[in-house]
Amino acid sequence: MAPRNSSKNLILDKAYELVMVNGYAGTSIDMILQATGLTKGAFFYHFKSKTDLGMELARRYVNQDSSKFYRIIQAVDKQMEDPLERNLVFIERLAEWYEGQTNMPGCLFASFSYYKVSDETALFMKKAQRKWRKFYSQRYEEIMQQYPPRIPVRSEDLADHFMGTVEGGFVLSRIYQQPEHVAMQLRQFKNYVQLIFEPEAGQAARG
Amino acid sequence: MAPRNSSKNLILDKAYELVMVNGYAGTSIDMILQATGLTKGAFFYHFKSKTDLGMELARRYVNQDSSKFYRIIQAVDKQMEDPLERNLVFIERLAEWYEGQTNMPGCLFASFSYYKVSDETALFMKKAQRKWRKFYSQRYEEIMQQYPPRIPVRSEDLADHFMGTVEGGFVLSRIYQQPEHVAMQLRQFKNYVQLIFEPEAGQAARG
DNA sequence: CGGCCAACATACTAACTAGTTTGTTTCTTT
DNA sequence: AAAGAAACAAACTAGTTAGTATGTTGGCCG
Repeated sequence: MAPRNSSKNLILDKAYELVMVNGYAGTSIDMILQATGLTKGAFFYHFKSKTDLGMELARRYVNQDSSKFYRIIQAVDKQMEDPLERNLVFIERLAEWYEGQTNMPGCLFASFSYYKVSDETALFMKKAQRKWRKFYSQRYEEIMQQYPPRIPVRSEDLADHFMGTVEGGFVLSRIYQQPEHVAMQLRQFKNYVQLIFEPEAGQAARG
Repeated sequence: MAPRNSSKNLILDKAYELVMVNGYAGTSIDMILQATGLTKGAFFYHFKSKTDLGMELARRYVNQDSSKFYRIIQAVDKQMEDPLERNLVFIERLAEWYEGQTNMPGCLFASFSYYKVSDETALFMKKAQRKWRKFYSQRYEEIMQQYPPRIPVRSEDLADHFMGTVEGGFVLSRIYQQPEHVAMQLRQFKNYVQLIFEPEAGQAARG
């Protein structure tokens, strides 16, 4: 791994920012170099091609993005034991985190999914997504063992629906040009989880 | 409006297909011309610029895409009266429609949202999205008047969450490279609507 | 039948694209 | 101190990009 704030990481940082605004195809190498103050020689010393940059962006995104989510999860896990409460608080904390963000939210994978990336990158993304699904579905398995769901649901579908909700929130935020939609979408999903698992959910309103 | 199967519509058709695969920036005019068999003269006779093409693609997408959704809604509305049943069957029909599709699903607006489109196109998309939200939220207003929701929800948020779920389904489908995820996501949202509004929802499992 | 215009085709241009080649600096290692 | 390699800079290239300028065709209309 290159040392922190090396030229390579600088390129990756700026490239990521630019890609999140202009898309991968809409971001030229020259644009990245102008943003970093480097030249062609530096870029092609660290990356053998632009496709290679795309691949490394995806790789880094998995690490940094996962770590962000995991940090919230670990912080919540320390504070409470109950798997359902853990999940609900995690969703809430995540929503609050996105509310605190100023710049337009988005997902590199989603951006890449609307562009024809290399087969290698596409496969990498698919596998990473499957890994995330596995992680979250295990958490919902735990919940289901302790709390009988009101309706028949599969843990994998809940995991996918969680990630899909976040992705949908990103897209809505970008179309509406209002970042707060991610948090809104997350709270709808939180409602869904509560209605499925919480024993007392929605009982007050029904008298 | 240009007559059906005119050169202009042919360009729009092929351009749409290409953009859904390669993205807007990843789709050159030459690629479109090769797909249509036309030449530069034809393209710039009908479109004053590539940006203009983007704008017209967005315009046409609103019409064709809305009409697809509206057709399903109207068909369902003819068959039943109850607003909740209408909504649930609509979601199911939509899921079934996406299940019948072979090519990778996606949304032009989502694709554009991950690219820096012109201010005009961005504004147009925002307004169109707001219009859709208004339409769906009115439908949920109707439901709420007849069926007291189990939890406090706003009709606008439900409308957004519906569209967000579809958008999320598109992204997941593209990352997993499996079109069926759109239908899966839609059925999760259907569950959510049922749990909120259906009086008998989730009662069987609880005994 | 002559003119006119919509609907293209052909050939061009200037700028930009990813990528290469070669040269330079600085550090390390022996 | 010599040698090499890591980390770049500068200049170049071949292909592609959006866009233009000009030429051609067929059909309609008075």
